[in-house]
Amino acid sequence: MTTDPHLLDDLEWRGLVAHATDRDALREALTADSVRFYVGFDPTAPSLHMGNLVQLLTARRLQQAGHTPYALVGGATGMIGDPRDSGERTLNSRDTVKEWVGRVRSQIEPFLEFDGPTGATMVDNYDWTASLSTIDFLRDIGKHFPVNRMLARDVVRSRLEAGISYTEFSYVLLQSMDFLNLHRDHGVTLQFGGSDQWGNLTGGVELIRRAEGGHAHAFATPLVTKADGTKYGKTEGGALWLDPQMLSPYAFHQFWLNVEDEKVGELLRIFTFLSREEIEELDVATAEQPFRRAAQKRLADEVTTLVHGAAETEQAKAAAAALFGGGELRDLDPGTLAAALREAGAATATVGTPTVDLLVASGLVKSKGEARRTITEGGAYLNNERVTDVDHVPGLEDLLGGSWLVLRRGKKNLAGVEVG
RNA sequence: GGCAGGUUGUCCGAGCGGCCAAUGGAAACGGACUGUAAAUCCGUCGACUUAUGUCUACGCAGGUUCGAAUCCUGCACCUGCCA
Repeated sequence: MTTDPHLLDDLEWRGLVAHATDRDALREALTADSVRFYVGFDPTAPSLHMGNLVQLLTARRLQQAGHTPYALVGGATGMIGDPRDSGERTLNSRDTVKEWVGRVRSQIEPFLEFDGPTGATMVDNYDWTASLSTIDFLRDIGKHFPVNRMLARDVVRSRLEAGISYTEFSYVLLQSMDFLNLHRDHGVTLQFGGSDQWGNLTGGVELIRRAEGGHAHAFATPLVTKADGTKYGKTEGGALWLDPQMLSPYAFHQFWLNVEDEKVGELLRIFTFLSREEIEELDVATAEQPFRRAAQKRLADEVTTLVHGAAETEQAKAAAAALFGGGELRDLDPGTLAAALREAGAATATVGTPTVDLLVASGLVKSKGEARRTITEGGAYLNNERVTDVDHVPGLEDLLGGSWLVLRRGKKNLAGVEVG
């Protein structure tokens, strides 16, 4: 088996290595032989999101470089939940976790190759924790974890004032045990994860050393943030989900298209498989002709294709071109328009419904009051024309292609309404 | 276990019997300017209605009062000090 000797250099160039255990040892391990590595995904939601995508793509990079992936879904850890600064989590029911495990699993699969000499293996930590007795757990695992060290961890320390349950406090033991088990049973010697997982990653490395004198590696990918340091997805209506039911490919594509100039280079490195040369050319393009947004366009196309496929990407682009194209909406082919609006999100209504209610029905605003306010502020558009009258009611002559209305709030929020 | 303080809108944080849907900041949203960017400036920012109206909200449940986020009682949770 040949492994790519430049893997770590490439990962570092892409900014994917925020922390790592002994880099020289890691480099040596990755060049010497095909390494079995693992990355875990906890089912804390019905879909994976942008943060998980970093891990999925990183796993793919490693596999392409000749290493063997173990993708872990946290059927057990998902029942517990890792501690976070915002406070104690609400436990999800067994059934919920079970369902989410299935969803997460099928979202992971397309990103890895399951056949061949470095074929991936899917594992679920519920398999080795479900039957574990408390006494065994405390003797075999717990004994290796000094509480004073656990208390020193940032997440734990930040929670000491507000309170943290024993359950969440113990999370690190479970994840560390996963690494130990995969190390013992499958010869896995590397784990990576998001930088918020750093404590859990090193916990596993240390457990392997303490429990059996083994040597393992770990590295953490950076937390992807906006230019101002805040989290992505935290804003407009939720996370950047990978599930097309939860976030349309159109909206997904739009997200990447709207990325700030400052960030686009960084995101191209993390989220695409473009070569160093291609990315550096795009960096130059952004610096010299920012208004063309060549980098953003390429980023949106690449990432949407990775997640949703080429066909969906084309549809998203066609929809955006139709709606943002600047051309007359009336000149559009009705079929194209209808497809674009369905892609952007469409509601149905009956003839004679006031614009205010249409805005609410389309989901562009949350209440009638807000709809009126938006109109008063000059932020509401019907078929690309500003609506100024709060009592406006669209007539038959406003229908495009016989049954469609294009509503817009502000510059970028579009929705279609099919009138019937 | 005892004593003291706290719990306000998405978040932080004022208010301490009527003038409070509740000061201020942040976030968010809209407009101007742009490149479907950032920054900046202006505006909006509980719901229903569009009237000088109604309802819901200041930890939870009661009470005092013409009237309470503001006072009283009980409960829950949090913080600090003492055991």
